[in-house]
Amino acid sequence: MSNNLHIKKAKDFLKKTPLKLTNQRSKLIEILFKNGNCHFTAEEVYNKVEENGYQISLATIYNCLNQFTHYKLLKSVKVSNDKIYFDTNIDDHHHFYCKSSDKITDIKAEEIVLSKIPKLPKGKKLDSIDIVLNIVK
Amino acid sequence: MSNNLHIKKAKDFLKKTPLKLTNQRSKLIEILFKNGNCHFTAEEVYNKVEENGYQISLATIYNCLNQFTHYKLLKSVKVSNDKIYFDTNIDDHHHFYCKSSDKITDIKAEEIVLSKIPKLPKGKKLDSIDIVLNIVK
DNA sequence: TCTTAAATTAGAATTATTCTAATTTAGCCT
DNA sequence: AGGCTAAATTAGAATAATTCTAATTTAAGA
Repeated sequence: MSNNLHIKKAKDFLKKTPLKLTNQRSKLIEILFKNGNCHFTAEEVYNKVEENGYQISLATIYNCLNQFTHYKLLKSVKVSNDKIYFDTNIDDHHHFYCKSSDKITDIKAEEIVLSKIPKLPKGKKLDSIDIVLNIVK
Repeated sequence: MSNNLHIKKAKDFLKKTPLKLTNQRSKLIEILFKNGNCHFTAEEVYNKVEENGYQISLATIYNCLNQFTHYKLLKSVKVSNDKIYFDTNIDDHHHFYCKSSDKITDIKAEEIVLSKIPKLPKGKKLDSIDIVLNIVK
């Protein structure tokens, strides 16, 4: 599996952060980046871990997903009320969210053009812009 | 308090839904709409309820906020933290979210112009667009 | 006024996530 | 290569936000 380019890239990325490349993190990266861009909840990652016969505790999964997000190997996406999704696509992009199916899909950055944005409150700077197009059947 | 126009409007709005205008809902509307547009978590509403010497259970507050949202008397706002905010401004608009202070502020609809959006997945229709400008100190 | 479906409630349950404190390990330093 | 140490992992408890349950109360239409 680790001949997969996304996985290789993610592991190389991790080596440039202060995080140690532990066995668990290595396995998590393989699961997360196996199929290109994807959106996962912590629980879904945990299930995949079990499916693969690995043993990684849920606490570690949360820790790692949060650290990966902090070091920008993942993005976190909030669309529905209850859970956080982690997104393996870290390019600037946006999302469709279909409430009917509870599914997220990527929208490439260039497919949305913001031709006007408001001036920011004084003393604040822009960190990022999240755009969600809520769709229904 | 119920001479306040926002409150009056909200109560009239509620009367057009199948929801009964109970004492608790009436008090909640007074609290929510007293100061014009505002963003509340359920817990914050609960605190205001207590401050005012009313007795409304947290379960009722959650029920009502969710029903109000369902009937579009409120909007729910998702930003990248763990709670749900309820927004008394139901006009089309967007939000600043400041992670440093965990505060939400409104952006009027006309202050953001989307000059291009992607074509929707087939069979789906657009429900709404959420835009959050994440700002930091 | 009576009736009844809807609303309210306290408290338990659930869900998502984080914390704690004991154990293990990656990877730098000889 | 082997030892050292801070970082990582873990099970399980704790927390936080929210929903559920089932008994009681109430709004408002007939």
